[in-house]
Amino acid sequence: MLHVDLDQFIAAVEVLRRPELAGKPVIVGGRGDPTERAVVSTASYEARAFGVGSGMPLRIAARKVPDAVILPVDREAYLEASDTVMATLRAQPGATVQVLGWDEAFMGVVTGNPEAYAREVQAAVLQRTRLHCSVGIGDTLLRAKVATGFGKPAGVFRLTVDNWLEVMGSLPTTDLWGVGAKVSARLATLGITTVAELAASDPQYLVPEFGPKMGPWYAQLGRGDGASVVDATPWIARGHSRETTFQRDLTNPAQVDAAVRELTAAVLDDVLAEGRPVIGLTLKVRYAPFDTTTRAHKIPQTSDPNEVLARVLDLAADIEANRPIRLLGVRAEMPMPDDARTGHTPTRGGW
DNA sequence: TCTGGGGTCCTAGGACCC
DNA sequence: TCTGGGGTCCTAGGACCC
Repeated sequence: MLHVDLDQFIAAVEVLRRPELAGKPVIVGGRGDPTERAVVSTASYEARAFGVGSGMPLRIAARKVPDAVILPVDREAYLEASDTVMATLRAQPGATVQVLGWDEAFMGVVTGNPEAYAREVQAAVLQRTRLHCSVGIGDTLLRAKVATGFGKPAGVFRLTVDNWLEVMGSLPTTDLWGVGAKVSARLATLGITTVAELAASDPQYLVPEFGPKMGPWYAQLGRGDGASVVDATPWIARGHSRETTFQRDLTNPAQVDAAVRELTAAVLDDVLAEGRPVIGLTLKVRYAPFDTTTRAHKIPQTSDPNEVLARVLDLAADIEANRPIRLLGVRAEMPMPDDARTGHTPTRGGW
């Protein structure tokens, strides 16, 4: 299978409609105002050369690159570009397409020459959208996904059981999809720092530290093994949420109440637009500077907005009035059909 | 230096039941 | 007096991804 990933997608879309930005350090994040609380969504390669990356506070990014062009996030524009890209992928001969996000997808395809097929995909996407992408080829979803990173920018790379350890073996475990800083640190306490060491580890050895599912799962990641079926059935959301970081911390209970109502209304819009009821609610509160709590409860299935609001306000009654609040979030859970495909990012369980 | 917003899934522990 | 063993459901919190 193939994994297709657009290069610096958001920045590239911005450059397309503003050609004079080509070759310049472009940073997209928040409302485009580096004095606000916001983070970088995407930086162009020119900006990345200064050490700017996704998730970095916009304020810091602006300091690192004084000449940067900083733009606001324009979701509609990226979604439109994304739709065109995905339609192009689906139009490729014999392709099954599983979308993973705005800018990436798996493609299941039977071909005797995957590199040639990959080049055709790249040409089609470029011709249709003027966007460049990289393509990974693999014998599992994980290997294809990881391979893409070696193809960037605008290249093709193949990773299979035959060259996995040769290519990945000496790299740190964080280079695996699904292993982050926390897990790699815990692996290190077990004497495992490289992909090769993880691949060679006994799955049962990892169980005491990570549990019966995640332990063997990490060992499998190290080997590059896993599912190899691209699933094109439509993804169904398990829930919807809204959260807001306030530019100035809230200290007034009336402000908090208003914000909770607004977030709930927005979440309900998303849920009801799908014609589905609510079965659970979660309220998230981040007290300044960074102390986050969540409160959750199941509720009897309902589609009544007033009922949902009343339940959220129940949860909100626990908010501590004497502490400044930096963030509020509301999440609604929806019932799932038994055969639904979930796992927007299939890093857990699903494959 | 100061940390968005939208998601998914796993685990631990408590409550409750037989 | 001491307190099994299995199961399910729920909440809170954590980790990771784009």
